[in-house]
Amino acid sequence: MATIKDVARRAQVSTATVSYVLNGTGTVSDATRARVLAAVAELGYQPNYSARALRTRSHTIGVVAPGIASRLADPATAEILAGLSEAATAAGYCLLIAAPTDSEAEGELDLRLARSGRVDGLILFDLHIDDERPALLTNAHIPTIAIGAPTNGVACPIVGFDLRAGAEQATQHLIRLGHRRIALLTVPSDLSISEPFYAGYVTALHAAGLRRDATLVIEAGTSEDDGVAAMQELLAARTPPTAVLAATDTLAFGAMHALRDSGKVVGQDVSVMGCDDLPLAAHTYPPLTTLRAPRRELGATLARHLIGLIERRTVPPVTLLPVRLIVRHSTAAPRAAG
Amino acid sequence: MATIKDVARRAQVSTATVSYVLNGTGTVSDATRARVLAAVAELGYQPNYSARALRTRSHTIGVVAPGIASRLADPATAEILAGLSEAATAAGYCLLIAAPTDSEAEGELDLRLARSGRVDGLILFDLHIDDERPALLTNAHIPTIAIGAPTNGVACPIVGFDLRAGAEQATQHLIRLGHRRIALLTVPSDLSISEPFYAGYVTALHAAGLRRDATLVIEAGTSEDDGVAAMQELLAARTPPTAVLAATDTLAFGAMHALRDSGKVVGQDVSVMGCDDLPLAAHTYPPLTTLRAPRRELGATLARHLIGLIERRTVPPVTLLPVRLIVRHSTAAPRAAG
DNA sequence: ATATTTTGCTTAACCGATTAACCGCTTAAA
DNA sequence: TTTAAGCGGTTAATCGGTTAAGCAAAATAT
Repeated sequence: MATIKDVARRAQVSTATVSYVLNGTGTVSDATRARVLAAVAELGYQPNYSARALRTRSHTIGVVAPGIASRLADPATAEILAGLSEAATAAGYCLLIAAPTDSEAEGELDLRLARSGRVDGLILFDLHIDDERPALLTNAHIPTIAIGAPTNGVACPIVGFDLRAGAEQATQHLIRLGHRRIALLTVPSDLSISEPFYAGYVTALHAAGLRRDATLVIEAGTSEDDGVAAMQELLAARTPPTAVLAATDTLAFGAMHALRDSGKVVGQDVSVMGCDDLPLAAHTYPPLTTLRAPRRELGATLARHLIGLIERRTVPPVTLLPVRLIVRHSTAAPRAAG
Repeated sequence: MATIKDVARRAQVSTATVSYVLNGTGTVSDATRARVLAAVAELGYQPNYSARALRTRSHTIGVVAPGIASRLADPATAEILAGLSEAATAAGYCLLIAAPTDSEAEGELDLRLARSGRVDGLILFDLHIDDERPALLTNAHIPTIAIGAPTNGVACPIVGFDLRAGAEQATQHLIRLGHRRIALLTVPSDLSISEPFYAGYVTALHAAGLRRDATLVIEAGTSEDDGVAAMQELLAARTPPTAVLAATDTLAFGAMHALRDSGKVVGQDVSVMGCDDLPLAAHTYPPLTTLRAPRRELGATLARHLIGLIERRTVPPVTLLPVRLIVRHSTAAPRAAG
């Protein structure tokens, strides 16, 4: 493989001049520049990445995600990665994916990748309440952006979806259809996105003069089975809800399953809403009314902000992307409208 | 950030000794080793990645996938990546994701990443018939593994699913249920996986003494809409099929949609099968009978083989992972049996 | 007792780029 | 006319590791 020395020799200049030409720095005459570029083309020269990174930066963005714990295998994550990868590449950065192992937890891996200079900054998925990673990394002066909701005093900038407004809009949609007993299926309360979703739900209820019924709010998990269990719990109550708002599409799929298994018709008997608009949401039976979260755009925004941080520009501490109501056929007026 | 020099100074040895201790090479006394390790711990020393990579290898595996063209956003891809990432990390490698742009096509980007030493080897997705990438990269002595089916004379090792056997098994399943008019929805014929799937279908038909009816074989695209269109075409025929085997779950979803839209009941009126077993396949209505492709395992195998190639071990030219029939409720005996 | 090998470590070259410092020459300013 | 500034390059230090070569002391073989 040709090195910068080979190019310099062929163009009859020093390696410094070659470097200046290739980086557009320094002052080089047109004639010399042409000779250098010709030599580069003739040799098919490609600057060595490691050598360059050793003196400058790695131009790499890190994502640490557990493969097994299904984070990486999640279709929603995939779309975020797609947006991230495109925006990063456009800015001259690449995306590095690493999986934590038994011997090296997520935070440690984050730290190692950054401190070894393998990445210039990190994107944090699955931000928890009291997550130690933002402070850990920010204290070590490692550029970091987290995906999630702004919980009190997170030590790094955050980009996420405006789930509060989204949940409010979704709840309003159900209220306008005539629903009064609207259940909420939330994700575990230690995930940062749990709180704003709940807040939006409550806001919409109050705005419509409805009171929150604690028995209608269920803290489910994140899997479809969790959605099934939560729905079964709701159905077992004396007065089951006429509508269910789930904090994720996956939970909504579970709820739909449970309803179908108990002989109810989703939409006609009980309305179900989700949040995410996964590709499959349009293809369930019936197609799911949900909130569309712009995941590609989230990825692109994450990339822009993180690169901004890396290149020492200021970035907003909190950026919330709007979600949009997508009405399909899993919601309808309650059967015995009353 | 502490460097190897700082560690050497603190442990009162040369940098070479520190390097030997950290890499387990050379001969170092226990006492010295202990001093070095203590210094490493006290300083929180982390070897610089770029410096190490400059002398050795990048220990990085590259994946070039277009974000927009949805490859990266595909849930099936996500699972392959998860397996890839885990196996790579376990072997001390990381995964680098880059997106081609308007100005740099996939093959060029592959080449640049490898020739600049940013990656040690590459995984090729979406292998086409007459794909130029395997030869391009292999001729440049770049370790490369492709995902797909073994087409004649591919220049690099291949790992994929045994779709031929899978399609045969799927077709047999439909035949055993009593179907005689079985349609096939294939992916575009320039994708390497198209041919073996077709071959398996034909083999099963012949083994059962059935003749292939060309009007029942439709070359669809890859999207769900393509599946819808293909199914509509089949339904418009004089004698529509009683069963449809789609080469991917996504096409099968489209077929199910088209059937529902035309008033048919999937399973009872027309059986539908897919291939992939996407997470959502279990959650459609009715749940889809399909072939389970072990995508995580594919990812892990890809990683192992590529790392083998990088570390100059021999790897098998073709590795096909078996797929497994998953019977759910989208297939049943034909209505008017016989 | 001497020769040979092994052990444990150091020295220094090297990987391939970037970049500060410098230098001779030309041109503009004082 | 003298001085300063600008141009177009070169030289060499540097980034932070790895590793071949070498060397003194200790262990083993003859």
